Amino acid sequence: MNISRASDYAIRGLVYMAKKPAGAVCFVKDIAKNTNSPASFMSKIFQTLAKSGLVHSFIGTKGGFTFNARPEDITIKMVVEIIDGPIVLNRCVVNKSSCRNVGNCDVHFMWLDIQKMLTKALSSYSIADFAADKKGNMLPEAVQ
Amino acid sequence: MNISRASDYAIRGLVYMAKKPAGAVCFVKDIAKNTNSPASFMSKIFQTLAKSGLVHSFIGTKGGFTFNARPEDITIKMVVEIIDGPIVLNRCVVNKSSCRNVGNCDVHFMWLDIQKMLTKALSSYSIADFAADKKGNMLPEAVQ
DNA sequence: CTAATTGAGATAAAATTTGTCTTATATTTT
DNA sequence: AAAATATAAGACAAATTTTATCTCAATTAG
Repeated sequence: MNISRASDYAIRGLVYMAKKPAGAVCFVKDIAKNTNSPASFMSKIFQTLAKSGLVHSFIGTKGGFTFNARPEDITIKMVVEIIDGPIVLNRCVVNKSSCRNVGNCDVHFMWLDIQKMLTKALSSYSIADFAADKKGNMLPEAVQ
Repeated sequence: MNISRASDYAIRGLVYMAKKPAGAVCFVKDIAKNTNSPASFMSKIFQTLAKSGLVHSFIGTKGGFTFNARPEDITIKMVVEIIDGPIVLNRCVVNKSSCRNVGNCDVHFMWLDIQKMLTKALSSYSIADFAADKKGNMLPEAVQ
């Protein structure tokens, strides 16, 4: 009943990126250092984010990552589901055949309801919401 | 981002018990059979429930388990936390020292908020809610 | 005493999470 | 054009958690 380290790193990494000027190319090494996460792990996480289309990757010297979507359009739910997979509170919610209780037991509907509430909450936050102090970091020396 | 099989089994097991007449002694074997769960696993789960004080165990022939609390007082949150441990959506929510962002980043408060919402929802359902068809099963032959 | 049942805990398989290391690729510099 | 460099990509692996199983001890009813 928690998000993974990987999702947490992904969110923090994207927030770090969102604090940079729009279009800035970010290196995994920097992202990892500034989010206190293992660089090689963060590298893999950003590969997944790139595959999903959320960010764009550039290979080679001076390569790195840029946003492929606006931070305000990237919800926490999107990030968590890209990294951890679909949010499914209980097996029976997603797979009706695995829930013998559909139709004669309320457990199914409880999990469905709570899951809806949870995903709605996760959808109500965007990466941009946590980069609000962006202006404060936009001083030339902070932009680098 | 899900409950464990063990928590699901525990809830279904307790609901099964709640459909029996109050005070009935239930065998793990029956509980497991009627919830489609591995008996030995269910046995361990009920040991944990007994240790928590939610149910009472009787050893020996004709032993088994009875409720130690009213089904309407046993919330889903209680069961999940007994089996899976405390609900903590993200590491930084529980352990302030592991969250470098407390005070200067909203991620901490997002997880705190969503966690509150989730635990509140889980607390709003009780085992009794899912044993509502109890009366329908109270026919003498169903009571056994 | 015997059979039935739980308690406790050792053991283990499977899956998932968390991470590292090597390789491939593109870019810059020479 | 070649070499050096910085990076992504992906194979590999360690650690942890989940999901069990199995054995043996304890207890009690008949």
